[in-house]
Amino acid sequence: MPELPEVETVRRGLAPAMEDARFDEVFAHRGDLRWPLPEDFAARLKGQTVTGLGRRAKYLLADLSSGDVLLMHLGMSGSFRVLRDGAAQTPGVFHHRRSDFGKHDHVVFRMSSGATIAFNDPRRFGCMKLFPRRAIEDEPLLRALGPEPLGNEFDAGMLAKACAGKKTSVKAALLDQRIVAGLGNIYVCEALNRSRISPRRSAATLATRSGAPQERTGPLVEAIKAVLTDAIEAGGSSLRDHRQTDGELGYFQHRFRVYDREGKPCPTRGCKGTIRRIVQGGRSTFFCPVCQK
DNA sequence: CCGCGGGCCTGAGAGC
DNA sequence: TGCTCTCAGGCCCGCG
Repeated sequence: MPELPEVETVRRGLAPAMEDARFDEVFAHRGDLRWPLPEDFAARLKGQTVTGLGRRAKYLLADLSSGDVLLMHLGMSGSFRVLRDGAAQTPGVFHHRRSDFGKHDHVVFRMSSGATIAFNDPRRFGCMKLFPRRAIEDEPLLRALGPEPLGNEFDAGMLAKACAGKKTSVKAALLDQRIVAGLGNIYVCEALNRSRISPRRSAATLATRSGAPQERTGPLVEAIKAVLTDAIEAGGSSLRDHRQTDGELGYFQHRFRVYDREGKPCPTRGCKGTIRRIVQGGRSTFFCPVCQK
């Protein structure tokens, strides 16, 4: 499910419930996520205060008073729900009953802020991990990530350099988290349509300049930043699983130009093309063969 | 080193 | 009220 805008939406929803709050109770109903939760997962969290909740690419990172970092990833189908006091149980003393939660609520935090936070993930491609803050540079899940697409480091020159000599398609290059970290299938398709670049073009041809330097990576970078910013503002895209932490749907799916719109007209001004679906690297790509070159 | 396909899981929806 | 097949927002790993 979640690409950068959805994860950022989740972060913003979790922050008021988690930041400066303590883990009073931690329930690991199922530990067999993408990687098994450590045996001492609950013990290492309990009593710790969250000093900050950040995001790196599609990872949520909670800094703890113990010096540990709690890393959380939503995989394809993960979501977090924040329940305020009394929403799921008798007000006052908290009695944790498994029946208060759904089948796929694998991890539940009871915070000193009065919030109960449930991590739900039907497919269990998500994960949680604890490691010491001082070892963050060595964390294998984070080590190879490219720049944040909304950061200053991600610009036309940087992208051109990263694409130079790449034999793969632009589509695959943008999905490669080592080149830029946070895009997924939806927003790559959307950004390519916005910048009128064909997903089938080889990445190397983006770097090759026929005129001004970064003639193509410039508009592409701008399109990526714009679509991510717009999607965050809309609370992300709700297709199947994504919800904001209060249960509300995101609504960026209503503004898709190409994603899951095969056969519909291309929205590019003056373009009479029809959106096509092709498969690249085993995944659907939606684009307009008329205006995307 | 690089690029590709398989695999990890469950559930929704289409088609029969 | 079924059953079977395809597909899904991610990403690690092993292969050639």
